[in-house]
Amino acid sequence: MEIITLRSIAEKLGISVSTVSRALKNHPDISVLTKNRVNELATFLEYEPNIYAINLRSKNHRVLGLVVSNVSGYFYGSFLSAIEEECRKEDYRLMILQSGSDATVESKNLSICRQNRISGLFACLASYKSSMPDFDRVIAANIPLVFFDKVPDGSHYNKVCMQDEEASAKAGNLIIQSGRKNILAIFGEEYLSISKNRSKGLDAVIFNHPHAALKKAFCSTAEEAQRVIQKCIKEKKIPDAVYCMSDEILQGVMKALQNAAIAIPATTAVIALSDGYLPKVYTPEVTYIETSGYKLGKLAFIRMMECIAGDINTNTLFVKSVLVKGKTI
Amino acid sequence: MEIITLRSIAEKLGISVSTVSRALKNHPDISVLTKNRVNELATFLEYEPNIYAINLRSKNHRVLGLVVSNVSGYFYGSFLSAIEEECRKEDYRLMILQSGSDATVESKNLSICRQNRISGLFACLASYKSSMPDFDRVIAANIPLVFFDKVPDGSHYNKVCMQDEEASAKAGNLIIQSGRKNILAIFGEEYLSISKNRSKGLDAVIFNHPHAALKKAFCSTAEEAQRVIQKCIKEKKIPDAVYCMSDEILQGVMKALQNAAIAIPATTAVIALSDGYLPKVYTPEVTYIETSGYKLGKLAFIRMMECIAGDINTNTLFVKSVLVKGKTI
DNA sequence: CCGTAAGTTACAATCGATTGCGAAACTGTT
DNA sequence: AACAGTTTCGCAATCGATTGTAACTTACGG
Repeated sequence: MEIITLRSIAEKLGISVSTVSRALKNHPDISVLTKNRVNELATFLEYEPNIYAINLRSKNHRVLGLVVSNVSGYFYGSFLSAIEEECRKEDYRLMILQSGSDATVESKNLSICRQNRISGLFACLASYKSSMPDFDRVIAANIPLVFFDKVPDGSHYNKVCMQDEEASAKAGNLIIQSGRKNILAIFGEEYLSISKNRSKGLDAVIFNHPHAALKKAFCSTAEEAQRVIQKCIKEKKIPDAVYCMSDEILQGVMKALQNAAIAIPATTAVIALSDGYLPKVYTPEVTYIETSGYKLGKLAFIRMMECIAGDINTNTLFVKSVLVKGKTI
Repeated sequence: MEIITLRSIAEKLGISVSTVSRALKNHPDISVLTKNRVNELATFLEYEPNIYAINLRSKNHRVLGLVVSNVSGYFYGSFLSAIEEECRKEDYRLMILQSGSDATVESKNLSICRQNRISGLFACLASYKSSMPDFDRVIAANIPLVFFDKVPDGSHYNKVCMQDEEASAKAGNLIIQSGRKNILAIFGEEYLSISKNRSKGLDAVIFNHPHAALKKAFCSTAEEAQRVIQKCIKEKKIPDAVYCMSDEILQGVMKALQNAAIAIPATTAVIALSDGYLPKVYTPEVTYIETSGYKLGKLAFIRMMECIAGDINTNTLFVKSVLVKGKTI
């Protein structure tokens, strides 16, 4: 099929390309008669402007980038969902680049972002191996950069995060209020600042209640978490409350508890930090502190618009967490 | 920061733009000396070619589109994952457009695809309201189109699908072999061809075993599926086997069964068609027929490459399904 | 000393949309 | 009829990379 361009329309009508362009943009210089003729033909031929030609001229390409390890999870999925909604409203395109927790791929993805001259970038560190110079290069190219969820240290970056300490503290308070005393808390990998923060928030609460004992474990997979619980059961040191930092950990914990037919919450209470999908899958439904990817996305987008509008400061914004009551505590 | 272009490099070196271009492309016309000077400066200045300028000339933009309702689920996530891997290998970009099951948004997304002159499109119907003329317009624009998962009827489209009938039949056979006789099968929305096919596959098996009774229900949400089971329980007509066409349905079914403390599989067996994440969450782990989004993605990509290479036929390809044994039957 | 060939590099057009500026064409007034 | 003023439209340049072709330089043989 012939590709329709301004020129092909102009030739068919026997007028110049510039007249066609102005007619389509409803420019006052063009007579109503000409405008009608142009618009009719353009509609008939299903003219679509060549976006590459437009972008070549204009500089502001209205494309935002999203660099993330994997969007297939529920948390990133809902973050993505929020960003998408806003992009549609504000007429931005979104370019999603997954790095699969591979720092090399991440680096290449950042290069693609620069090549595409994107208007802004949302990013989440792929791993502790992530190369900050690559991100700095994005900033040097005048591309606003907003980190979310897994964010780097340092105050010279824009970040949007969950109120990790506060969320963990909420969970801790709930456990204390329920009268539980032998608490097991399972976190993700220890080096992650998210693990540190969540751990800190829990510490702060338990510290004020010396009659409660807190044991900690750090796991990177559901299986590890499962083994931690299995070990407790074997040693007959079953905690009366388990705190799970993430969905993955929750999955391992529930598997172990349910396999051992431990009554929830009668024997052991369970509380998690989660975006909300997995807790509702279980019976009984798990009580959780909501870490909403959706809200985080909305916040990140707002910050991005500020940056694009010219705000050159860097700061860190937080999303508050909400307790969602289930039946496991 | 100044944006580096071929011209700015050329001016700095006092040579022409075309020489710089050829030097960077290692063209034999350019002397080694010049090549070295150009390459050094380009590297130093971190030159990145303007992709819009390249695409404006070249026609083949090496961008593939993915139009889907939502990538946040596990199935589409793993489909996406497969496509992404291949894109990276073959040096294609991927443009993901989510329509959130909204036909209007889907239509707009297809328009964006045409505007961006993508090299090919993977699509999955958003709903029964999906506008086929919009898709036909993509085809008319010479853009190869490969449908997956939720595909339209008709032989004039390229499609990659699960072997739905066969997968369902496998599940049916397993139920029969286990000696269960009161079977409840819950499918998705009735108008979907995927529901029809899966239903057909099950019928074929049960038909050969007249001593087994098959009841069917069609649900569009987990809650509906849950209510179906609850109603059975209320009426004391608890099936001894439940077939679940999808993860959503499985979720509702499990919630109802576990809430009522019905022994699985002692009283009621459960079998599902799933990509595999959710079945493993439950205790006991659910037996399922694997409908791998990952494999589907790989197959779709292969077909896409054929189309881009010039194959103008349309056909339907299938991915075989695999039984993954859990403990619910 | 000039012509030829090989080796280098520059010019200019191209892709498609946009836009400042200038040039027609037309209206109306004296 | 002449001129000012207005409406309508076209020319040409621009964005950045690519590439066919022309042009230039150098070396060397006759």
